[in-house]
Amino acid sequence: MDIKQILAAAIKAAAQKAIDEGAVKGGELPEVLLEVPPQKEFGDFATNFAMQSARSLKCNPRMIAQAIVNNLDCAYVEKMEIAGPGFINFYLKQDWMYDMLAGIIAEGENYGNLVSDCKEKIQLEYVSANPTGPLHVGHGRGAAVGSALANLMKAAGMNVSREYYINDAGNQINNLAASVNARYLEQLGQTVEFPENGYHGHDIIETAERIVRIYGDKFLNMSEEERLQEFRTIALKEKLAALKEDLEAFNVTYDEWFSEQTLHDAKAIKNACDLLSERGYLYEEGGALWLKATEYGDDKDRVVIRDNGIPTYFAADIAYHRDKYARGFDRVINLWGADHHGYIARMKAAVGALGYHPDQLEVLILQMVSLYRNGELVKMSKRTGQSVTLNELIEEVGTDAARFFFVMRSIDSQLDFDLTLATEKSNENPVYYIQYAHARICSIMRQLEEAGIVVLPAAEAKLNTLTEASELELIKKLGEYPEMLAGAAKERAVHRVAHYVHDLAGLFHSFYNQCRILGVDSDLQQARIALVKTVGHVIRHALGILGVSAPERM
RNA sequence: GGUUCAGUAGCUCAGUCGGAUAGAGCAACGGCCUUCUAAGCCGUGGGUCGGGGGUUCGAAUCCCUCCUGGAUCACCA
Repeated sequence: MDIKQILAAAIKAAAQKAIDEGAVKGGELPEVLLEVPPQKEFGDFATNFAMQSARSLKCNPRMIAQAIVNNLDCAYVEKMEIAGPGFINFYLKQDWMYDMLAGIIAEGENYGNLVSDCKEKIQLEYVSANPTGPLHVGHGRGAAVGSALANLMKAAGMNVSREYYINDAGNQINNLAASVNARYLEQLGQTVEFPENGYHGHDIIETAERIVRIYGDKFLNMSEEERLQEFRTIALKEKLAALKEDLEAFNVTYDEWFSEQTLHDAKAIKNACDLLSERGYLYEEGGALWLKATEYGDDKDRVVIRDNGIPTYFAADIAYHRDKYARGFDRVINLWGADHHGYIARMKAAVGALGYHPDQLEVLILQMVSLYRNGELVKMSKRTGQSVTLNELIEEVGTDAARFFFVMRSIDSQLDFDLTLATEKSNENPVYYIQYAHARICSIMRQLEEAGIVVLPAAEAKLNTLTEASELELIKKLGEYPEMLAGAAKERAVHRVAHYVHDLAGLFHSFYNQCRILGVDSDLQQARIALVKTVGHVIRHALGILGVSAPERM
């Protein structure tokens, strides 16, 4: 029972009636779009339907608008006006807001959990950082956005599974083992040359220290090959555990941790290549096997098996994506950093060559994060180990603030994260503004209880006692929540949730300063309690999607 | 050079399907605590929507072109 649907149906019926009665010529009718006008003098809702249908009806927009106004029948409409080139402005009886709020209250804690007509089984993959070192700030943005997007799409009623792809095979793991090996030998007093592509991070030294502490010089007498194999296993296990721990501390969880190594073990890469070959998308040149990626619009063809017989990372990724679809996902969404954007075309080509539709792969590109400290750019580099880790960020600004900052902007925008500002001025952080609104609501509820005021069931509240402008604004904003969620989920735009809940908190603070709850007439008091409890629920729900806590006191 | 993201108030950014007078936070300035948390509220100022063309009843939004900044163009992962 959505007011926009009711109005839209009435408009369409009025237009049809006008056509049937010959007031305007017939033709295809466009979809009715209703919006909240920029100014309240233009009514509660407005539509450009008359302008949109002018072409197909071959008629002056204002004439169509007039015909609709003449024929429209809707109990909520108090009056209508035709404005400008053909807008129809609707002024509604105030009842519509009370009915809407009553509907929201009736949904209770379920408000904001939508039913979607999207039946797709969707997989969302995010972060998937190499298990070779700690997560840094850039991963943090991916983690916050990815997990929030999964929450958002679930709230919108979509079937989403969250996945982390563990790159536990390939050169970078050899480098990890070699790096640990070098640090291990250093610990035991040997002078060694650090591997060229090794990881210089302090975490590698710590890993080596732990190995010495637990195993002593046990690995010293082995062949280098054996020792590297041992360190490979130990380091991988440790790095993976650390990754999971860091992500959990950041409110990021997964349904599936998928190991690349299992693809190698199961010969999945060879099988995928065989399939591509059967389908005629592979050819040999210069001793290597190439995928005809250009047939699906990529700039050039891509190597899948090197001339030395070792598959490329891309080959493993092809097998991985084949596995995703084999597991029954209709749509696969990958959240990648901007540095991977050049990889999209070849991955889509691979999906096509495997026999799926390239559109079944949706790649979201997340722009880079630049970190500033004391006004200076902090360079992030795994090689030198100078990066600021996600853990350090959480320690400095907290999970709530960090997540909110990451999520409040469009993924298309680069993010300048000023650590100094975030720590020094954390009180001015927008996340506190929202959390404060929630804490205030909880505080009111506590004081009502202390004062011995019985809170009646919200369904019994006389909502039409809510007549202050700030109350009506709040009700309208609450009503927009489901539509906002559905739109944000469809567009994969988590930042809209952040903006919405910030706006809602602002309207609440304004209300709070204008309207009291303690010490007012009982009917009004109960109605305001019902309103405020609903606001609290929506703030909690929206912050939950963003992975930000909603404290009961601050 | 190709691909791609961005360019909107002093700063950081929203702006949904092309709609009416362009939005918020921060910063600046002026008010509001004896009443539910002042981490708050109310008010004021601030704009060549990067430039130029085009499409149309109407463009920050769509098309073309140019300028500026970031990312990326491997038999690395």
